[in-house]
Amino acid sequence: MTNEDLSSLVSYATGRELKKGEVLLNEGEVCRAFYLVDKGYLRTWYNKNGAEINLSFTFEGDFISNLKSVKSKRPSNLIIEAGEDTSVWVFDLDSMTKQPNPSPEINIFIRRLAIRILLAAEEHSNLFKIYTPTERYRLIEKNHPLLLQRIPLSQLASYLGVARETLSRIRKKNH
Amino acid sequence: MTNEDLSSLVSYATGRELKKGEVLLNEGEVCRAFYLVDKGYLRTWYNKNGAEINLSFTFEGDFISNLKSVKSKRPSNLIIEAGEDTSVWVFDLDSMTKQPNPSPEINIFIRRLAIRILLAAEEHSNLFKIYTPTERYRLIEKNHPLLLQRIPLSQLASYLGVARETLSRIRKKNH
DNA sequence: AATGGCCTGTGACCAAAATCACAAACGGCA
DNA sequence: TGCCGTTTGTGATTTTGGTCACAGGCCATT
Repeated sequence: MTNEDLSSLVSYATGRELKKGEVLLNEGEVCRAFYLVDKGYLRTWYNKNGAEINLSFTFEGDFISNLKSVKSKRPSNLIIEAGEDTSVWVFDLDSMTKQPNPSPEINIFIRRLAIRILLAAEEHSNLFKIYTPTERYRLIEKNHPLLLQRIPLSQLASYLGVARETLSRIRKKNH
Repeated sequence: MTNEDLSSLVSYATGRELKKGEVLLNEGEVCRAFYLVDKGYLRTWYNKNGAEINLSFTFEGDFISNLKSVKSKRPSNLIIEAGEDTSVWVFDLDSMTKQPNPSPEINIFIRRLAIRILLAAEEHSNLFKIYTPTERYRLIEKNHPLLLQRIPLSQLASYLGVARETLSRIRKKNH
């Protein structure tokens, strides 16, 4: 990707600062953007009868979006919010795709982002199909230790698909 | 998409007939194509210590591929095979992307396919994070009844992440 | 109609995790 | 330092789903 392409991409981004707990994409809203985390982290979760189920955590240097909502132009059933005080770059998809002369690089950029976000989702989903809760915890410990350092146990629990108490017991056995 | 674009796409496709159980993409092979199902269905699974775990079923008019393998150019750990006698169109990605003047439409086509395949994977993965086995069955019943009609219970079980016996009992309760 | 192979149903039992209830630890802040 | 709210640990009990073993059904082939 050339410098001109890069700087034209940056021109579609606007910075935004969020306090811990502040919501970036709300349930019921149509998602129209990619978010690039600059500092802090974003938490993506689903509201199941009042209980929060965490689907992903996005740290510095990584992207997140709700592609399903973007693509279908339908309201999001996920919430994306700041897990700490967080600053993000918001890439507006409408202005990127609707501009008069979209460079092929922009299409390729979007394609790569989409694949990147979705492959991450797929990787996490395989955890559930292949491994038991204890095995899932061990894998996170090995491959994504950052999660264990920065995410409260109570939030990690739903991410791993277990009760808070079960995760506490798994962790205890580890020493 | 114009007619020329469409017919140029078709020119990258070759037809192939498969007997039930015949393998289209094998474990260890690098995936280089999209497959479009014309008749029958394809079953995508991976081998966990000798046990088959089904990840997706692809019916008439839908596409499947192993994008992770395509993108990384690394051997597939999934197997794609015919669940019935099946005929497919094979879209060769190398020849599509490496041709001298790739039209932007081809990039967009690939982008849409990729997103479509991955959104389906994501949807299925969310089933596991959010719902219990019984809820998963009910959702399949509601949103993808075709699966229940055409897929043997023993194969559906691993797709839903439960033991064969458990699925049999869930199904019984439903009446 | 009989055979054999495969697929599905079902009971008994077991193990793992959920749930409930409460105690302990921690962290900011007056 | 002491207080309060949040987060984590832990025991007792219940639920759920897995595992094992086997019976019955279905279907194709002879």
